Amino acid sequence: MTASAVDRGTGGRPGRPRDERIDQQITTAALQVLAEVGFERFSVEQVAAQAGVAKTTLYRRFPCRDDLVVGALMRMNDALPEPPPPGPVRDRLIGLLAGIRRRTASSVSGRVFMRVITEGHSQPGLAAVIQERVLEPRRQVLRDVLSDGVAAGELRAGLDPDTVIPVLVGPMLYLGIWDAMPGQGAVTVEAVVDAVLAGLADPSAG
Amino acid sequence: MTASAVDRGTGGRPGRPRDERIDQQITTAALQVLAEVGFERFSVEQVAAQAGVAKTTLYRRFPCRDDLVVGALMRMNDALPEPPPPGPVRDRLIGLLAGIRRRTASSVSGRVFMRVITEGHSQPGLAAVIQERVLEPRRQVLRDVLSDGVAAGELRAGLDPDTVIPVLVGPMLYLGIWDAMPGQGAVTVEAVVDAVLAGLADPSAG
DNA sequence: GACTTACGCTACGGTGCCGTTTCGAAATCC
DNA sequence: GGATTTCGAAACGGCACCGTAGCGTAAGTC
Repeated sequence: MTASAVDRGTGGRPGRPRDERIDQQITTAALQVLAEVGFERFSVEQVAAQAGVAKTTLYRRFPCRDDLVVGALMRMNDALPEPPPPGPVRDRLIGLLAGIRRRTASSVSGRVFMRVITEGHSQPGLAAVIQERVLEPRRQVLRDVLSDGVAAGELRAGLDPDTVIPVLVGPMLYLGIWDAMPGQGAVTVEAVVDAVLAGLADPSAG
Repeated sequence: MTASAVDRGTGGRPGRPRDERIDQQITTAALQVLAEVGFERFSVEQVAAQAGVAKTTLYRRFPCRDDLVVGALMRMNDALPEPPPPGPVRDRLIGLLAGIRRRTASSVSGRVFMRVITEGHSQPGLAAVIQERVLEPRRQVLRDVLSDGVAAGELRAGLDPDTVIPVLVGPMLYLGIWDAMPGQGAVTVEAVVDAVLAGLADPSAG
């Protein structure tokens, strides 16, 4: 684990100490820029301008552009997943997926995530950071809801979470994509959850 | 509908006629570059180099960078969806979705599509082109398979295609995302289709 | 106070790209 | 053959960006 930012501790060093608020201004601005313009057009100068900070100050913490990107992603912990309150599995799933759907399109971390999906192939390390710090916590919450549902007898006993998670989260991504595009009448999260719960097969058939 | 390329017909004009093979070389190279580096880093010079064409020749057909992008997308019709052969709905869905899953990751148009999703928000017109020329034909094939399944009594009578399509295609996008990222054991298309057909709810529950 | 470091400002060399221009050679119609 | 257009090659001005350096000032430690 290489530290992205240049650590300088606070161990009684001589000289003027670094302003910690500036650290936060930089990473916050970097995430905003990342969400706005994406990886490729991400520029150090734009981050510095948006943070109201001189480029020199920025380069003292992050030696190069990529380190700034990684450092910003490492601090992307603002949107922690909220566990849904107890209740019927249907309600819990709708609440959880609606949150995912909403955040994917509107929140900074959601848009950054979408950027990483398609633009982050060149540097796989960034995708790994996103996966660890953003995706895995949410997957765990969903897994808990599913196992609770199985324990309550509301869901099939043999459910495989690794299969169910794509079935539930995938449609949210799909719908999120069309939000930004014209046309395509809105499909509600409720309709998706009900369709997945009930299944497509005709129950009266073989 | 404004023509992206500068039309110049073939109506007995004086002078040397344009080489039509060069038109194709340019658009092919443009799509490759689009798939490789994405929208933002898409550069006219790289397209010219990859096509083996002088920049002058390129600018004679497409007056500016954006026109070149649109013109390339307009000619993106190489990967037409193949309708699955008759058979059980399960097999037809698996064949269709497996094709989507494979092409999304490997084909040029699939990767271009993923680029448009996240980077194309700035120019909504590009997303519209993709939607019309790539997505809608595939949606129609899927709709046909679903209605055939309903007619054959294999699927529920009241299925709403607008709800079912996200439920089926969404997981393919989700799985395609993780292909490019490390870890995450493979989930098969068959498992997803079976899960969606059967539904998550415990059939013995109220 | 002496020293060290942080910060803002400005400027620089280098690079890559856009869109244009110029030049010479080739292809086609009259 | 003459006019016209196309193509390749090369170069240009302009712009945005990267990463670095110099300078003056602020904020700490000894």
